[in-house]
Amino acid sequence: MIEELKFNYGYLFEDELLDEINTVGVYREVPEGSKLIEIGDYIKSMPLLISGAIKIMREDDKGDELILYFLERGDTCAMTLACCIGDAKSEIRAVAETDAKLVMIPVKKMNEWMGKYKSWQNFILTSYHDRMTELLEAIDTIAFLKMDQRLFKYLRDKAMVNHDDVINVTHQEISHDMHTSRVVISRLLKTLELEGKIELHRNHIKILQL
Amino acid sequence: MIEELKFNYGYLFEDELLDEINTVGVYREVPEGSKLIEIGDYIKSMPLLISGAIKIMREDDKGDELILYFLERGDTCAMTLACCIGDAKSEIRAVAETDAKLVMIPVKKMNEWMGKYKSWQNFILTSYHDRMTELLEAIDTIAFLKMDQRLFKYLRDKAMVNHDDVINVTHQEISHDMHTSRVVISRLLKTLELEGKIELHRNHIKILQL
DNA sequence: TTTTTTATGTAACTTATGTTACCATTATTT
DNA sequence: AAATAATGGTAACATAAGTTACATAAAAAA
Repeated sequence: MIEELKFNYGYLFEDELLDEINTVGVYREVPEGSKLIEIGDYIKSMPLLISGAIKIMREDDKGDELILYFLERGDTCAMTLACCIGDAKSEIRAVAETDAKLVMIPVKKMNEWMGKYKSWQNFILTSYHDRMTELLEAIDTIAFLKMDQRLFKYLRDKAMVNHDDVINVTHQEISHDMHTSRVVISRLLKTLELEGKIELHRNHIKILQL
Repeated sequence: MIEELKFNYGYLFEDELLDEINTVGVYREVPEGSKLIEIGDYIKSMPLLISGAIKIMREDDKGDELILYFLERGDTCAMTLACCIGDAKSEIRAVAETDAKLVMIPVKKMNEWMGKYKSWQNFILTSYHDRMTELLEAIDTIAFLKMDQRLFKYLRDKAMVNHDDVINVTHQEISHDMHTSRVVISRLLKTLELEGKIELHRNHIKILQL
């Protein structure tokens, strides 16, 4: 594990901290689609993402869902941090967007390192900042963009984290992520296709303008 | 200042830290409506709210605005934290919702205390968590609620932070905060009045169901 | 192969929200 | 007092998005 850790976090953490992570961290590989965190879960460890991407979703009491953002290599889940510290329940759901590798850090160590390693403290605070920025971007998207623009942004973001201009997804799945209906998505996708921005196929979409 | 500090933060911080805050913090009183932080500002100090309320707004490149949440006594602005640490520009605007008293902490001390006082470290992390939760609530509001429900929530929240069931605001101001048009707000307000939830008057609205 | 399920396309309609226009009332300025 | 600006009410219409219904095609299952 130490090699992959160094590759992804070496520029952030000193060797001593990397060693500690290597010792206490639990390495995990998860397949695409697996649920990492569910709303209401108590979080006992914090994930560091080594490879792959994670989709972060919000859900209200009525079961309405909405994608917030994607996490990528080198990211961590700030909500998890918050939950660890506050001993609170998760407010979000985390699903593996692709096959992913991660290292789970126990809460206990997380707190210990806050005092011990300046670089860790910095990492945690920076993570908070990054996730906060992403939440604000999510707000911009739903508050200021029309559905067709949101849709195109969704497709591009998805292509980005998958490192592929062809995304494997059905209209139904998109509508679920974007909290709207399948018919609306089909309609808008068709318009985007006519505008020459995408190519529609069964079960996959090719993004032409990245 | 030390008395007000103790009253609001005494349960959080040890005496030694309170003394430090009292020494290096700059006490400020700001009138209702004054702008504390503008989008794009570099932040050099962090505000601790002693009394009053602060309205946090988001704005996109086209000048579209949207209220995110209110801060109250005992709160601090997590975006500020993030900006201080990352040396980044503010992503939000902060406007005094009421007359307010605050203590400004220089960035330098903020960082120093992170290592020195466990209670401060905890406060910062908890603040992040709280603000994150509020951002998520803001997302729920705009993503999952219809305009009439959003409006009523806005009115109630506003009544809450002002500690008054009569709020002094014009339809135009509401539409601005909620990123919609005045006509839409007038229409929905009239409906809420017919439903017996509010009472409309020129320049103020009385909330009947708090 | 035949049947069933899943994915997509599209029309027709409803509803929520946004826009324009105009009027009446109240407050402010001249 | 007269003129002007700010505020709020409301009609009429435009548009975006949500809903229902149904058809077709591809994939999966029987």
